Amino acid sequence: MESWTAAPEDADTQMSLHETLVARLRQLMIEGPLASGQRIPEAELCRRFGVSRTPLREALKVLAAQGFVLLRPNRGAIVAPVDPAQIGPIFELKGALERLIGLTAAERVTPADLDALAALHLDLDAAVRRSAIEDYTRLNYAFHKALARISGNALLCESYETLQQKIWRYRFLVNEDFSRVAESFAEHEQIMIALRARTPLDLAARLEAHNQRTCDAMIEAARKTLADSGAPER
Amino acid sequence: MESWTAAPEDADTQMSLHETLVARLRQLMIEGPLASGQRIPEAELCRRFGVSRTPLREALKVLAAQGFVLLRPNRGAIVAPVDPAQIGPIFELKGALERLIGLTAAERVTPADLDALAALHLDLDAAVRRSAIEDYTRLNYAFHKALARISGNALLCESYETLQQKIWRYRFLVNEDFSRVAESFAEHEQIMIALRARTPLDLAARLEAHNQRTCDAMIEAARKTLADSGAPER
DNA sequence: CCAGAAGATAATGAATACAATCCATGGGGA
DNA sequence: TCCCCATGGATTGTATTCATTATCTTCTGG
Repeated sequence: MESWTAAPEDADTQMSLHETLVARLRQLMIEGPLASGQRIPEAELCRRFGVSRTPLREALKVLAAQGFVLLRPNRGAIVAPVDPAQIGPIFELKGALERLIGLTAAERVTPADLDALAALHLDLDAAVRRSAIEDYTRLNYAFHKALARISGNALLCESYETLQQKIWRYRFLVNEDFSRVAESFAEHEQIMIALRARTPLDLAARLEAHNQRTCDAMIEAARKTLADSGAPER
Repeated sequence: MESWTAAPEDADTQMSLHETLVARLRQLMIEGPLASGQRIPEAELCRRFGVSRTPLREALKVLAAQGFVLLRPNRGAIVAPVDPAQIGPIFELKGALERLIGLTAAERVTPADLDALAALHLDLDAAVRRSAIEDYTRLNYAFHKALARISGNALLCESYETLQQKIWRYRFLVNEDFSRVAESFAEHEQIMIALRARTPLDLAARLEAHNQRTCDAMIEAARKTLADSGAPER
């Protein structure tokens, strides 16, 4: 709970105040403490972070531009509601990016990249064997982020990361889905093979399929979750 | 003309000051008055727009998040420099989106959509016959934007529009390229055919090819322009 | 004459103050 | 009793003020 006031890891670089606020607020929304649809009173956040309203509002504007908060004129900001109906469109777009990542990464990957990814892949394997879902999710995120980097397209990386962060907010819906983890790792094996073989079309297809299956699993999990609790959070 | 900056249907609604500033500043940077790399002194913009620094700074933060301006801590903001080396990556990403737009639009297009696009297509034809490059460019923008809408994926539309705006800042490099306009329109003919036929793969391929050719033309034009003027603007 | 440093000046970063808007509560009238 | 409207509190939007940083000028020493 005190993680509110503690900055994660930006001690060294001189970030302007509003920038750190952007990071911390986004973290709170992604990690959960700021629930979907919840109102965000400026005054309270100012007290929490010990800053004035000016940098806080600047941070909120940035987060609104990134789609994490909703600014309603004269009516304050709310955490952008997570709408299960948006899972499909988000993954649809991500699929297009995954394909491009596959096409380009297969051609531009270096041995060093392969080593780094292989290390992550091993960590993923260990997480699967330990049934450490939380670790797996985190490592999976890092794996795909690293893969995006290999594409060599900074803009693509940035867009991809933004999408991943959007999706991350829905992950609580599939937290308990153990079976998907094993399946997911099996797909990762194939992805690594395609990457080592440097076969663009194959890698792209596998990434797209991986994305599609993850999407299906998440939609199914959302359906179940929402079916259980008649009325979700308000 | 004003269809760029804001959704068409919220023209009258009360926009907060910072929101209008975002739109107007982006307009200035896209249209040209604010040149690439140029410093943006807050004071001057405040005088220009007749507002105080607070909403102006909020607008700059948003534009920085969108990649239109570069905020250097304690050193002011500059218009994000247009780097010819970025043309490739931008179009590469746009190609992925074009493909997705093609795949989905072909399946989800309605007769009404077709009528609206056909009207734009006719306008494009007229612009070609009049050799009205400026009109063609603008209509072309509207055409692809409308096509993106047909995909039914709001997130895709948004990402696509942001990319288009980034690219728009490079258009001065190809303003004088008449031949490409005729070629471009011919490609649009094929795009309309594929859309009417509702053939996803064909439409996607044609949109990707269209995108690739536009990219090549722009890179070539940039090469020429930069070769002519030894040292670009600073 | 040039290089480096110290101070002046102007710009940005942040905080506070003021104005406008919204929401809730309560009173008056039908 | 119920509905409408007015008024008060609270919250957001904007302007102004203070603090900090960078840049430019100028002066001094080599």
